[in-house]
Amino acid sequence: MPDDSETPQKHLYLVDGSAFIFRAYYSLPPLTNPEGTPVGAILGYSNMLWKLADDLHAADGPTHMAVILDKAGTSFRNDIYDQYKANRPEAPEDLKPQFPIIRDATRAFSLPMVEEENVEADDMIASYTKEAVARGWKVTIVSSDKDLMQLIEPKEDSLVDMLDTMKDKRIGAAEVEEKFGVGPQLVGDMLSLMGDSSDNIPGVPGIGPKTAEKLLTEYGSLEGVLAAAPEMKKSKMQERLVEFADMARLSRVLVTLKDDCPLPIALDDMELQTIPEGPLVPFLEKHGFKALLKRVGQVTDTDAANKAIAGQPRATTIGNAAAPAVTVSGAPMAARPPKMPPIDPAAYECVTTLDALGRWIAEARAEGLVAFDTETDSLEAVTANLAGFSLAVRPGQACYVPLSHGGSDMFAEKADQVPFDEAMAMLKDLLEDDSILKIGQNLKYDMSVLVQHGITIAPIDDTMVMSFNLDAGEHGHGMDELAKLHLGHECISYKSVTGTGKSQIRFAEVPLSEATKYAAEDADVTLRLWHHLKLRMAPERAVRIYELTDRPVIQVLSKMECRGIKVDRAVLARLSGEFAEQMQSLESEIHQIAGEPFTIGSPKQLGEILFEKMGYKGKRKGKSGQYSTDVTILEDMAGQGIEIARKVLDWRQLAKLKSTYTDALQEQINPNTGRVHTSYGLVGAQTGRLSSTDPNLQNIPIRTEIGRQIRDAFVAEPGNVILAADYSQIELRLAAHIADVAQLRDAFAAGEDIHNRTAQELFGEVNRDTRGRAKTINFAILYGISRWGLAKRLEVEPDEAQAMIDAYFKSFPGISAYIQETLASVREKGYSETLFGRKTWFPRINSKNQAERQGSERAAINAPIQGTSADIIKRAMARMDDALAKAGLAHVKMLLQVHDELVFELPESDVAAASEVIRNVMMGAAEPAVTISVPLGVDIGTGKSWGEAH
DNA sequence: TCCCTCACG
DNA sequence: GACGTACGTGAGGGAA
Repeated sequence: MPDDSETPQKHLYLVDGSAFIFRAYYSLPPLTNPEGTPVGAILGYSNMLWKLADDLHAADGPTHMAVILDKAGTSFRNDIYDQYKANRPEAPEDLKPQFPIIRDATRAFSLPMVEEENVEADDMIASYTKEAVARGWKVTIVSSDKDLMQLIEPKEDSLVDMLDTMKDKRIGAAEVEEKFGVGPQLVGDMLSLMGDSSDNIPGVPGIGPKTAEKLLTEYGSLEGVLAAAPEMKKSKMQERLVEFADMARLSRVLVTLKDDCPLPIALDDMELQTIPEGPLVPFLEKHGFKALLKRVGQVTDTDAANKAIAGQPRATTIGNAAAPAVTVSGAPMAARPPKMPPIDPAAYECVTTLDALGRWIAEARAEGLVAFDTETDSLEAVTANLAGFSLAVRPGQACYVPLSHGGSDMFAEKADQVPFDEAMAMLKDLLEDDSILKIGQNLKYDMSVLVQHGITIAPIDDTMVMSFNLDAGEHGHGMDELAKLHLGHECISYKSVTGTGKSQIRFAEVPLSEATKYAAEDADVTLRLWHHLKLRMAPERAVRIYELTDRPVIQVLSKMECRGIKVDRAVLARLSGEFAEQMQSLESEIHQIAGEPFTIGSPKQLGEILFEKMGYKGKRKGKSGQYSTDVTILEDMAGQGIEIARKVLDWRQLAKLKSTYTDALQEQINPNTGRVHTSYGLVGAQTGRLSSTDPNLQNIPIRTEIGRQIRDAFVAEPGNVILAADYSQIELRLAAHIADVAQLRDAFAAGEDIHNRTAQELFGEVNRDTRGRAKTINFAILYGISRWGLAKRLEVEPDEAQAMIDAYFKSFPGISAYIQETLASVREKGYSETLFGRKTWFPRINSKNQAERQGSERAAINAPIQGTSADIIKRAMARMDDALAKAGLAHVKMLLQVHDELVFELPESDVAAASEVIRNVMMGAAEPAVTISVPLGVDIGTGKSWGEAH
């Protein structure tokens, strides 16, 4: 054991976080944050952490501190005694949502957090206490739990004491003696005799504190008491001691703290530093803790002054310089990021020689990692021109390497740049070195830019995707937002260096000094964010979804974007012409019926024409007070034979198709490739789905015949075909599996039509009408049902809709149970999970605003199903290229993903072989992580165009 | 920039 | 007692 006795006395504070929250909840008034989530107990907790940490410089104050939390679920004690803590009442409804916020609060205070499976917080406290005492440290346990009193040494100068912050009372051996009448070393024996109702420790019936005290004083220990029991004077108590001796021994085992747990964070890594404002301020702001916010400014100012005098590091630094603590035998850990100097853009280097670039690359090799970012003149990776790139090797140490800077009046600067080709060759060596981790924010973009220069990037970590895997639903994942949130830093904005609007300049025209500040800061911030986020991945169980699903898909998506899909401009142009003609004639007809010309595309003007001038009955809606003129209203009118309504609908359809598709898509054809290159968003959809932008290729028409023609413009190169493979009913299949609905599972297994089966179960007969209703209800279930919503869709009374919902739940009780369990879990934990462990957070699930709350509830019901489906197709995509290559089909190219569909381009002769590989990969995508109890179905079609392939 | 509308799964 | 009602997206056009 290291001996620290020579150094100043170290003092470890161990905060029993979970226990504190309970007490704070009951002793503080209810309070909600601006989102409507109750946070009274969290405020109490935050105040306590502040107060404790503020004692850093006080005599005998903490030098080291950590928060110990109870992990949800059972502990090893339940294996010994299944009734352990069985009588605990459930936490109050407005306390549950506060549990997950404890972690946010602890992180906001930059305190290390320990939270272990299968043991309780008390055991971790005991283990850390033992280790610290062995080193001669003092330990203060911030708790008032009587179980923990065992840890106080039974002597006057005990190294261990307890602190009850709510009563502001120190508890030492004397206080324990006062409370129990015995010393701390006998507290365990005491509890074993008298039992403990709060933990459901049985003890010996009829023996309370007074009797236990008397017995222990007389016989010295529990074993002494039990050994002497048979010989004691006959009495009710004596009989019970004999009869329940085993119970007492079992109790003794239960109350004994396990003090040899592996320590996931080293004691030295718990060193307490001044609390950095960075992560703290956004947390306090989010929850509206104004009083604390005020104090933050004051205290850190004074502290900074004190430290400056002492010549110490600035107050904004935290943690210790050592690399983050490592995990012990797979145990979860949560430590703090390494010490980081303040962000200072003036300190960044502008690299203008190959020698200097070589030094930076050598630094990266020495670290084994580098944060990397490219600067270009466009958000569209495929057409973007490279202006330069930046590297960061350690927090605060970053550079910018301009490659093609220089505008009309800046020729002088061109001489100050590294030669392009040599620099790119050096960069290629670095980025393709598989012993160096490349860290980036949205690396898919950089990959797509650099692939034009023959560079691939691997291996990688992407801070944007890591943030998404940790915090989907909580906030956005853009770098500026993350920097503000985690680092408390306001990034230099792109606009401030390039300007906006007419006066905007290309990045390559930005003067080097400004460009360096902006670009190197991006790399520096990315590296700092990575340190924050990486630490959270394992303890927050984000590793599986990140490593096995989302990260592998980054590279795949980059390839798909670069490939693009061929679009036949002639087809689109022809359609545009046809649509324009039809719109023209509809427009004059509409104007004639209306009796005056007006802008049909203006909902405001259309509403006035229909519902004021022409006198049809309409509904005003919303705060804008406008008449609603959407499809449902117009369809309704058309059904009543109102001619103008039908014509407006037809006009609208054409206008939509023309402007959004046939016109806009032509503009998106890349002149060099003749193809359209969409951009996929990995963090756009909260559920884990991808999104597609510029252009969106996930909403190309298919539902109407007229719109469908647009798909004929998406074609294969000569000699090739388009192959479309889609999962059949994947969300319903997943619902059947997740909610464990036997009838639906059987129906899928037997290849039955699922809506027919539902109709049979619900209505007792299958016909067009009942099948249609069943289909609507099936989807309603996936989306979180409400009687009102269903009533509207089915055009029945809410009562009738409710009857159908009741019938559905009665037929498929698993569904109802799934909904209840999912909601209970989300309300308590704050997030939902897919089968693969992808989390989606719902910060408004406990909102006081009913509409907001119910909206969150519906989304929460849907997220595990939609999200699991997204996970499965992503896993298929991650494996697809390898599987095809193994089958000698490397020239089969995956082009598009549309949620449950993958689109490929391949030589006609390979269709049969490729179909088999694609089907196998897609059907087996959940394995081996998860086995779905329903077979997944994949339908495949091929043709010269996407339209034909369906 | 917001709102409305509508294309997709 | 009123609210506003199916989940997840992105894009274009009009109005302010």
